[in-house]
Amino acid sequence: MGQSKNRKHAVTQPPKRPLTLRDVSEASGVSEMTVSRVLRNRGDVSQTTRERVLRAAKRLGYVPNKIAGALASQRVNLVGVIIPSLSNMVFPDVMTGISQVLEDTELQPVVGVTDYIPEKEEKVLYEMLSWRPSGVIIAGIEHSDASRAMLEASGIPVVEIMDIDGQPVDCAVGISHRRAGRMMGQAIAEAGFRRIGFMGTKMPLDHRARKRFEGLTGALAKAGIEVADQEFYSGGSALAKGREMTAAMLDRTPDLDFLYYSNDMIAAGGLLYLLDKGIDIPNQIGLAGFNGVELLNGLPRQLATMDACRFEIGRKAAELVSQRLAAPDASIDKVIELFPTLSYGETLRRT
Amino acid sequence: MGQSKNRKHAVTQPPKRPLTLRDVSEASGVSEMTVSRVLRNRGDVSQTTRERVLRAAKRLGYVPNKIAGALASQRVNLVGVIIPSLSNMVFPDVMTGISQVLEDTELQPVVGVTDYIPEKEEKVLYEMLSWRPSGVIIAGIEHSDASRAMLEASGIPVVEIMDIDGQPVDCAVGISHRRAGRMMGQAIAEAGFRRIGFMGTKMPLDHRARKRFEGLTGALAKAGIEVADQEFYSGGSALAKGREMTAAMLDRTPDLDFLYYSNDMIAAGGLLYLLDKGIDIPNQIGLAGFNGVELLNGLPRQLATMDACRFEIGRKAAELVSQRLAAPDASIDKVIELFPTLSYGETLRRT
DNA sequence: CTGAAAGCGCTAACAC
DNA sequence: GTGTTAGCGCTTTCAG
Repeated sequence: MGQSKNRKHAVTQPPKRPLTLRDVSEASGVSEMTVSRVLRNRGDVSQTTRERVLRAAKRLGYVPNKIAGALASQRVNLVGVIIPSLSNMVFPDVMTGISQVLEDTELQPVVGVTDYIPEKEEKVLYEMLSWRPSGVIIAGIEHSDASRAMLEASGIPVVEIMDIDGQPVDCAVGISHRRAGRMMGQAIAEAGFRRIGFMGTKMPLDHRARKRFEGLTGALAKAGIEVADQEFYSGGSALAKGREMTAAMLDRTPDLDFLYYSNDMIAAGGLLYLLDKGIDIPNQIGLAGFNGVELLNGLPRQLATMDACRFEIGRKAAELVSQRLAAPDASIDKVIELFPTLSYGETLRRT
Repeated sequence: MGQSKNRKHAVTQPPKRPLTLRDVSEASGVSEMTVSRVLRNRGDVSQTTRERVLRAAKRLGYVPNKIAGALASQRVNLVGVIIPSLSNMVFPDVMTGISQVLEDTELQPVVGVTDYIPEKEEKVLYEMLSWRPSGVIIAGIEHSDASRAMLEASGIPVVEIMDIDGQPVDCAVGISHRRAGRMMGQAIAEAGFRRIGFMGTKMPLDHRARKRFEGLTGALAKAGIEVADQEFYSGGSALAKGREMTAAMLDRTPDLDFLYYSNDMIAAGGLLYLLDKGIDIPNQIGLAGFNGVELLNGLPRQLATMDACRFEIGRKAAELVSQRLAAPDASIDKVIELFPTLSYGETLRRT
């Protein structure tokens, strides 16, 4: 950690009053109302006055006050986006999808982060709603009663994203994580693996990882296979955790022939570890992760994974909000299920 | 990409009018003003009425309207945070630092993303300032004239972060990327490397990477060394890019004995590539990256890197904003320089 | 095409 | 302790 070296200087703020419409009005000799019209490109204003106003506004450096505007117009062009984490590799993609769509509209995303903590979700949601956004996009389909109540009472479009295994407050876009787990389980069984180990995040925090695990065990059970060993982690560098957990698990249960990880990052750690050990992948041990993160493209072996449609989920969610705002009474799809694709890569099919 | 299966349902919104203070006032039989006081924990209110109000508010599900509150009180407890990217591995850390500090205050961070595009920075800044935030934290120390003008005119605390090689609008917290590059150059020269290759992002977009490069070449020049080859990329999976660029560069300039990468992710790609090729690291080729990302802990070799003090920068920036808000006239440090530490890892010192 | 009046929902400042 | 009055800076609405 760096220490700090300081250069002392007195810094005093010029006690400037922020400019108002009135200032522009006076500077341009045009009524406030007309100035407002020019600045919003609304109604008909003669070319002459328009230019006069624009020039005055620019010269003064006027920046409109959205607080006042929003209060007067009863419209706030913000969409609250509530997600568990930013350092996740998955939500930046969702955000990109959302931003891309909203860029063509008046709407702007504002993000809140919950760290997977329900209490924090409640708080963030409350703060968000108190700004009276036009819509909310929120990750996950399980929320506290209080959160659901707030969302319902808000009277604005609410899109729950990522997961569709449950009952949405309003509407939902995502994949079925249960189904995703099942697909992976089937693929593993079909490939002939029999001794499966599972590694993932501590479940209570992450409903989607839990559902994938449930889907996996269900599908394996049908093939007469039980998960032979499992381990959960929280916090820390995922890549390093993947290594550690893999080492520990193989130490404990040496006869495993397949390892399923709840995310690609720990899977990558596991892969690197096994490669170091000189293990033959996938003939000796097969591997799979989840998410389809771009990172994987640079790994020594193409890792089996499943794309979570993150980007598409972001786009669709933003489209939904924007559509519902444009046509509040239109009939829409309450639940939009996206279907992830399974990439076998080089670690799931024996050669 | 998943296609979508849809369940049609008519979803109509109950045409609810959002609740106001007046509703709570009527429901509790207490004046609006007193309700307001209770909800903000301000002034003296008797225990009896306080409870009555709270009960009514909770029963109705009242969520205060911050738009109106902000307009009336002329205070907006938001701090605008403007950064180039979220998918970067570096800014989430900065955000964490900021959030941690702001959590103990009334202030809340609101982020805007510029994608390293000056025009977008201007737009984001304009939008941000139109909400009249209490302060701004903005990445980088180079901004367009228009952006600087807006920041100066805003009359609020502005903290420029990450980089201190330049003249801040108001104050700055960061490291000297020039110095960081220089340190790395010295270390490389001292370790006895002589044929240096550089790989990084396209410079015009990333001032900090450019400054590190300048520092590097300067230090190497003093040791009589020139950068023997260099290559720049933009976009794509950084890990894969690191592989590709490394392959291409060694193909072109096979006698390189050291590779310096402008970020850890491409460095990691290069490392994996070289290891695949069976190259002896660091005796045949040495390596270094930049950032000190956690990811590195799981790599097969501990990569040489330099910590950019991201977390600490976030903390300090938030503290600065919060302090200046508390004591606007206090004399403060205009520039706070943090000092990155160089980790030699296992790729920079020959054995 | 332009302007005047009336609030949006809340809080500061002052009475009681 | 509690209530009253007047705005915050803008937009809506309606008149010219």
